[in-house]
Amino acid sequence: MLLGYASPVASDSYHHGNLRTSLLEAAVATVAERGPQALVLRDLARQVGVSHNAAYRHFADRDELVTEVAAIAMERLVATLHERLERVSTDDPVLRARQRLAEIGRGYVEFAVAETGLFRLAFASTATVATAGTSASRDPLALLATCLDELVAVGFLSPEARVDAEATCWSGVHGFSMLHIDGALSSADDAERDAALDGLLVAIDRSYGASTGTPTEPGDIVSTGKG
Amino acid sequence: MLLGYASPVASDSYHHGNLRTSLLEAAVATVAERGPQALVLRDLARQVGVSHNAAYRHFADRDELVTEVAAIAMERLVATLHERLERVSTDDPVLRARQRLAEIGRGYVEFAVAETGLFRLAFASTATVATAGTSASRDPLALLATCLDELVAVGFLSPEARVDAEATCWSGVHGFSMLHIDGALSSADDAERDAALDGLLVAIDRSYGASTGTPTEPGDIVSTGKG
DNA sequence: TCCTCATGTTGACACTGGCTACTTTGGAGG
DNA sequence: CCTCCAAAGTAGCCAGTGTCAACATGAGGA
Repeated sequence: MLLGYASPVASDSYHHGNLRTSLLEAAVATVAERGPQALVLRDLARQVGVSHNAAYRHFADRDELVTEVAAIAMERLVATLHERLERVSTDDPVLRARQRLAEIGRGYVEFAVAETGLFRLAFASTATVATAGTSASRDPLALLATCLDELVAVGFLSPEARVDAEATCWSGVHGFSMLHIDGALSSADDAERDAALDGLLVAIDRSYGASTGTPTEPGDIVSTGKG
Repeated sequence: MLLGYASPVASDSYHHGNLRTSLLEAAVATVAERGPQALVLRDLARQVGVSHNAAYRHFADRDELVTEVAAIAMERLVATLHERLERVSTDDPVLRARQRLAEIGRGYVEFAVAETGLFRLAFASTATVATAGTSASRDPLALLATCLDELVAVGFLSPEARVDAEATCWSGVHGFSMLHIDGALSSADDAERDAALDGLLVAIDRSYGASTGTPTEPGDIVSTGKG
């Protein structure tokens, strides 16, 4: 789907005609279902119905394929974040900025929970990803920065508190995601998780409001994009 | 060190006499240096100077050993947190409670950065750890809960905000740790990291103060246990 | 029509790493 | 002193997995 192709030529002839894309698709599916460590070249070949090591005509080695899959994973994360951002419909500029920050957080956690394998891969070795998908890998951070800038622009977040806000917000939702997919808090059901996430987002909102002395109410933020 | 043993008997005879403990020690060292995936039975045996598979006299399989190492890792984390908590010397009850929460956060990140491998293992598969080291694995959470209860008791944190506070605080420091050891934010040097961590802790402190309308200053928290 | 070469196939190699049999050693109890 | 058995050793199986080398195929251009 996200790879944007349509089975172009011969599909069962000697020459697959679309192997590279098919391999990536199978890889994405595998990672999504069984995690990054399940990414085995021979398995991919089997899934696509091709001999083992046919992949070597399209990827120098396993790493190259993994890197590309990681880039795709990052793209999907960014896409999820964008979708969430567009759900905010309020006109009030302050409320809008606050809700957009909350939505980006919900999108992040939503992706982590729904696409655990891809999420893990995307952050497994940023060294690798950063080398290849430089622009894509920084997009989540850029998106977050935009939201935070908006909060400053509307006077909700103070410039001093703005300084470390990226790290703070990102840490919050990233840690929340990891603890919920990796154990520790993974015993929570969906409702508990959503409630706890609201708690986190409200805490951040309250903190940033307090940085400029702006009073906040949980209801300002938790009623929006539910579901 | 933490294993609390002292090479008891013969050390180079046919019977090692201390293999189990030695293996665990080597395993901890290996994980600390090269990460959880470097935990290979044959390597451990080599390090200890014993034949491969001698380990099977003391551990049913690899998983059992890994689980025990994970438990040790968790113990060390808890020990680090305790050390940090005891650094707080203020008498003012409110300030004390606030600083204790901040210190527990610093301890968490300190451990993650200093003992990256052990930190990863401790949280790699809590399912495994939770089965064996039930009490130990919950200690970090219990410690955090105690600090938060103190904050409520002294009137700094509101009971409503207390509800999801464990998840919020833990998420913050856990995510901060992961992003710094795993890439994404790992390019930051020590000074940058410390500054960003202060930013996170101040944000949490400000949020919780705001929950009861208590004004806060960054200086209340950032001057304490530096280093 | 025929050649070429990108694309796939077959087969094997190297290596890792968990695990199993079976054997050997030597400390401790009788 | 002798015997037993926990503890360690030796040897090797086996499955998985990345990778290389040599060969096969067939679509498209000359």
